[in-house]
Amino acid sequence: MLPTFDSVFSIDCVIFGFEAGELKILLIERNEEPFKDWLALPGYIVEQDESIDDAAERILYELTGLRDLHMQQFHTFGEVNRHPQGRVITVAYYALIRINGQKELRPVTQFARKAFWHPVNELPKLAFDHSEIFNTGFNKIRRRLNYQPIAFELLPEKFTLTQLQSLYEAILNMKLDKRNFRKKMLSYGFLKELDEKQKGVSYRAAKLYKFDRRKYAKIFHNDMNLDK
Amino acid sequence: MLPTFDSVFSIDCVIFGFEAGELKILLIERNEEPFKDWLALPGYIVEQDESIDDAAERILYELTGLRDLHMQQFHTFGEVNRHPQGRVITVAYYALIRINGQKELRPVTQFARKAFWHPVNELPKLAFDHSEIFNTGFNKIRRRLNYQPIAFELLPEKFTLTQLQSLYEAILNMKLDKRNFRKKMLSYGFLKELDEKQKGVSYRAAKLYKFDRRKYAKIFHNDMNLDK
DNA sequence: AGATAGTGTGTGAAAATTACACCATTAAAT
DNA sequence: ATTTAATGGTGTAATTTTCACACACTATCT
Repeated sequence: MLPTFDSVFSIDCVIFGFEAGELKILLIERNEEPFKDWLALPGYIVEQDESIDDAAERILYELTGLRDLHMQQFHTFGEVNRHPQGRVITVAYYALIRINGQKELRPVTQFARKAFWHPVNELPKLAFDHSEIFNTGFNKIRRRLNYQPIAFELLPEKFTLTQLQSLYEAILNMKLDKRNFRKKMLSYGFLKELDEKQKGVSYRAAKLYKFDRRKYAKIFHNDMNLDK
Repeated sequence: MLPTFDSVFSIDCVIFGFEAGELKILLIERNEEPFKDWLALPGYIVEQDESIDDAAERILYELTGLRDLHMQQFHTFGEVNRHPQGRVITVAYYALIRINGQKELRPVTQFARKAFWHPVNELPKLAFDHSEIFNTGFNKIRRRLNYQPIAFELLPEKFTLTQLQSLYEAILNMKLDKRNFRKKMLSYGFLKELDEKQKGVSYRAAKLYKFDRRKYAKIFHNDMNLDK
């Protein structure tokens, strides 16, 4: 039979959102020791009878009220002393989501006092090794931006090219040339130009586009998940 | 306090080597149930007081006698029923090594009957979900080949450009153009041409080259480990 | 009518990628 | 000494991709 240890698995989630031209992540305020009152990534312990992928979804839901994100594992942290109370190995996941003013963030367990969006710049110190986890995750999506349809999960269904560009700039942390960016994006052929325009802006309204997931998959003929 | 579960962590290793123009991986023959007598990736259980990175090194050593490889985590497998006797979550690592006829592979535990190199083509069915683990790892290094100095860990210290090319071809599973390949490799500037030539071949001896790790790091100005 | 703020567009230079074929050198066999 | 077998080593032109760069247009607000 298998030996038994007092080892614990957990999941930690780095959830990216994009709002007001800024890239943000989801943090919770902890309501339990250790690190009570600290800010942390949403994370909790994996149950016996659920896969880690399932656990990631459940835990995120319980801590933030968010459901049905497409979560992707990116690294496992297994230093001996990363948790002050015992051995905890954690599998880190990221997900990307459109921040939607409507959707309220409300933890369904007492473990988190609240959940909220925080800009990725000027992040405060986080509980445990969560700052390191965040950095690792941020590097990961930065790299994947080039070969995974990451950006479109962060934008509303209909978006302008300028919004898309400013998202790229936020993730890559660099300015891009407008003409070259548009040329390249459009040349891929997976953006569908709509007959609609932006509304409610006090300047010339921009055309709206949609991401065509099927064309993307055909073009890159991967299953959009090739990197596992 | 932390809850206690009968959960077990393990490590599984996909160790690549290159010999006689063929890419190979290291397998063991299991000497214990479950899957007794099956072929499997080297893998075993993580102890309480060691980090997963340390565990990976230790376990590989115990099962194969190999030491001091540079092991890199690539994915964690956490399906509920991946192990028939209980819940086992496994963190998979890969490493690359020069196969060296001299170095004998000898397990230092009874758990593995023997360890040996097997070509990555025509792999037999492996124990547990190890076939899936292998595939995931192979895809990973295939992708990383372009931005990590993976190839040079598989070759002897001094190598010819033809050897380097045939390694690329083995990993990418495609033919490459000789002139373009050489031009490109040399243009990077991290290959150092030696004054030596190949010996003992019955045809024109090729120049030998060395990989210059420092120049590589300077050129790509990453710490060679950016992908974590 | 003018100010404001962001939209939308093209061209040329430079760099990188691709396709492609033949002679040179060596050791072994005759 | 000659031949053979096997691999080493090299250049050029066409194409594609990347990069740098600036101005006129449109809608709204005052």
